[in-house]
Amino acid sequence: MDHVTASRTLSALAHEHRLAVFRALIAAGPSGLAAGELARGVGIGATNLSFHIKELERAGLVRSWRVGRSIRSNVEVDAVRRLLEFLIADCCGGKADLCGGIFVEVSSLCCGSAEVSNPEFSS
Amino acid sequence: MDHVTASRTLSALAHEHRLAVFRALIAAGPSGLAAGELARGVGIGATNLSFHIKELERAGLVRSWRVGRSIRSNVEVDAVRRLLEFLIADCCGGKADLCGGIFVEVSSLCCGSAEVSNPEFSS
DNA sequence: CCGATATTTCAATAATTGTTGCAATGTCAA
DNA sequence: TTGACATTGCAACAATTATTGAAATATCGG
Repeated sequence: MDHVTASRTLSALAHEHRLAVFRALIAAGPSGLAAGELARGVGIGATNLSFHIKELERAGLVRSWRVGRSIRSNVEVDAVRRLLEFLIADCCGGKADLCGGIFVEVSSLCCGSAEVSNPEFSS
Repeated sequence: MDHVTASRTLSALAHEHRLAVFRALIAAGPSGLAAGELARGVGIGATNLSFHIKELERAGLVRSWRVGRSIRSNVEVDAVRRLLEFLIADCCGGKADLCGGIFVEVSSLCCGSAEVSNPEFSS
């Protein structure tokens, strides 16, 4: 990840509503949440949520797909892993005597990015 | 960490120059870097750098102290750890069958926050 | 104390970002 | 096909954030 991408990705997260959306989606796991559920959960209007979801997608942090009348969204776990790796790269110049060990075990970050087909919503 | 603090902390990082400063400081480790070195490294003016360092301090990500004529700055490693923990809290609702394991081993993040007394610069 | 070096403060200006309501689009069930 | 529901696009407006130069503050060596 280059520094321009990283700062755009951080900008996407650096907003109270988008952060709330992101965390709700992280907690929801691969099956994600519908836009309506998110809007209600975060407490903002549908228009506003739509704008913020777009921002998260533009940053590559979130992916959306249609399920019936709803659009569900999901966290792109790989993008999060890359971001965290970039943030703390070369920590302490990589010197083992300053860094007590590998600081972040990001390779096994959260659950995989597996798609979930939810029969309850399938069209 | 609460969500307001987290989004402020992310805002501090979500800027190309501040991110460059942060990463340079992460790589520099506990002894940090002087403002002048940072300004030259990042390629911005002293005034501008001063502003951005203040932002990073305000967010609790960076700490500064005077050494002779210079002001050196350092990353507050604990703040970074808390931020990363907050970001991916409750991943997949904590369900082990979705999350392949503990996703981020943040407790041993980077080097400690040990102060470094550099005799070369001591007053 | 004086001149040189390092950094910060202030004030003005420029640029970006967030919010809202309304109309438009797409999907479903009857 | 129609009416209801879910989401998005647009446009206007409000608010925040970034950059710059010049002057001020603090430290050091002589």
